[in-house]
Amino acid sequence: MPAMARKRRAEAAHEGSSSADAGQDTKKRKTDKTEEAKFYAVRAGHVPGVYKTWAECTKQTWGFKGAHYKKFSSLSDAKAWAAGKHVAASKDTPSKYYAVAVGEPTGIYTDWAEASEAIKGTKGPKYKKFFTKQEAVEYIIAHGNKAATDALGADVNLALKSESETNANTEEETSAQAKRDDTLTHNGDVIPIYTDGASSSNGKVGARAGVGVWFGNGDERNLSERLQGPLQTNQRAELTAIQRALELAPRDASVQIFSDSAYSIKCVTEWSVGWKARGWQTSKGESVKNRDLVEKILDLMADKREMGALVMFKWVKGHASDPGNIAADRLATQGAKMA
Amino acid sequence: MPAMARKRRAEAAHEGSSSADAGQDTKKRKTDKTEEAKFYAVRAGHVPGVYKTWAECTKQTWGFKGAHYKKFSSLSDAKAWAAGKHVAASKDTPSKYYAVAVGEPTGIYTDWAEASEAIKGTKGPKYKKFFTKQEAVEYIIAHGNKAATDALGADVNLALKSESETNANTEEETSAQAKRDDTLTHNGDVIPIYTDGASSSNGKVGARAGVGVWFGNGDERNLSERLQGPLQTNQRAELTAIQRALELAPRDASVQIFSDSAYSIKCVTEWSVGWKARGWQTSKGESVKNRDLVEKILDLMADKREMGALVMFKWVKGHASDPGNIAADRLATQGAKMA
RNA sequence: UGACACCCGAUGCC
DNA sequence: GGCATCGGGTGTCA
Repeated sequence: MPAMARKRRAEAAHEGSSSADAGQDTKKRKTDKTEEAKFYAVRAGHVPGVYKTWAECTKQTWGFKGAHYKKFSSLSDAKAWAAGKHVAASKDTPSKYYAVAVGEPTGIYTDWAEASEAIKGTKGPKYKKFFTKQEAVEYIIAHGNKAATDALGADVNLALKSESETNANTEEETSAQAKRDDTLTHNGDVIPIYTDGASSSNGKVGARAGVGVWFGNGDERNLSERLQGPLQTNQRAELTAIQRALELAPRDASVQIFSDSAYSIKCVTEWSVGWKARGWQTSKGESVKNRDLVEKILDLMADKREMGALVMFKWVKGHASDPGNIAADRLATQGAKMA
Repeated sequence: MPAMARKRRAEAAHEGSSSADAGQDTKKRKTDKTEEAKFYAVRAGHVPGVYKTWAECTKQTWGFKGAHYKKFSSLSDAKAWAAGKHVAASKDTPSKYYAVAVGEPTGIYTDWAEASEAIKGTKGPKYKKFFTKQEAVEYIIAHGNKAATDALGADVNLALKSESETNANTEEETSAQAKRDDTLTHNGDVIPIYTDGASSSNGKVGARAGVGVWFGNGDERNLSERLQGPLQTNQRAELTAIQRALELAPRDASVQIFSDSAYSIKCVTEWSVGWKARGWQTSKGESVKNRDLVEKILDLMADKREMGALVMFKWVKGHASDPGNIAADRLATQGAKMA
């Protein structure tokens, strides 16, 4: 998740500056080893607590909406932070949210001291206090740039989720909704579907891939599932998402599938013709990967064609501020953490 | 990891010699994903456990005094062994060795099914069963041609050793021997050297080629240089790397050169005999390219032979998880960037 | 026809 | 930095 990574980096930079010197000094004095001690305090995650490795911390925070964690060089500090915030975060909802849409770093703060730190030195900062996190998120989406939106990570969920149940009467909300509708509006009866795949630790041993299909807000066909099978790769996840999209839509309905995977789209729209001609050999003579999924999709496309329905693909840039892509991404990410 | 190396060599020989089979093999691997599973159990190392790649295994055992590790094709076996249990080593420590000195491909097999496959269709095959690998090696050296001996790769070391240290049949010793064979912690007789060539924009106008030679970590003879001359091609870079390796090693030392360039190895081990006979004409009557480099290498090899030293070549798959190949690759890439 | 390299490019997933 | 994947291409030989 680039967005998460960005946010993580921002937090680390932000919080790391305050007490780094003192901590290092202390540690250097008492320890002979040169390596810096690390403690990852997870205050909001699957299992809040203190972890010693980044891997464990990641496991506790990956895909967790609103995950909150921080690195310390002192165990006691980490414990205190995790414990202290834990109480506040888990039961008491903060009463104030400071949205910093333009600043360094952008994000949502619950403490004015931190928020003011983030806008200090920024020319033309944009920030505002809200009483709900959702409003703060929406403010950042409306007034911040793409990076600021991306930095929200899973929090964008709040804005998407509430779309249907919110009376969008402010200017910002209205225009945002209009933009979304514009993106999704299509000539007549073509169903727009967003697909995405995710694969944590892609290419490594414990990779877990997830599939996301998004038809629209609150649509019952929206899908979030774990990729089946032993090959947990990003490509298989992306292809499978497209497969599911075709399966979920009515057989006789034309669809337009939005995917950020150029690989997947080209597999089923251009490359497959050459592959068939060469007996599923790649241009370099190697056997085509993920042939099973490609063939399934081709079958589904042929079926639709017979029904008189069209299947269109549109590539969308990943991690742009495309709401549909973000929604599908979120579904895929959540699917990856399923059993 | 003796089994791994042996297996890889067998596959390489297989693919290199019989094109039809090689293609099928590839296809099969691709389709039903029956590729041999590998698990590296580390019983004594920095972090004991089971690892999936040789690179990870190396990381856990490198520099660890008394490191103890072993390769398995079954995860459960690997886990059991890592946990200290004695695993019935059926396929990991073979009790029989089938030497195929004349066949297609030649080599040492531990399974009669494979061995019989290698001699099927070959007129006048030469093969024999042994109870030690060393005997099998000696048989091939005695009854096979040069190519067959070369195909033995590092296993020729077994024959170079004195008869006294035979029967290295326990798991521990097999492991240790594997390390000697494959990670080139040589037994003093043969210096293992990795070579590689790089050529950015190969075949285009502004191509820049580099040469890499790797003797070992921190070895002062490691070389990274820009390819000299106006012809900046990958092939010249690969050949030059071999040339440099021979120049850098002591004149009277036997060496084993690991290269991923089948072209280079065949140039100096098989094709050159025909070229000499035809007056350096290719089989199609064209003049042989890179003759200057090939002749230089042949001269260096002849010189070593006169000194009583052996020069052996072993092909290694490029971009695989071979640490030596990766190291040489980096040196070559670096060299290509030089002035 | 085959084989092994050496690249150039593209999009994701980390 | 790496993997997942594909498309173009040259360097060279049998």
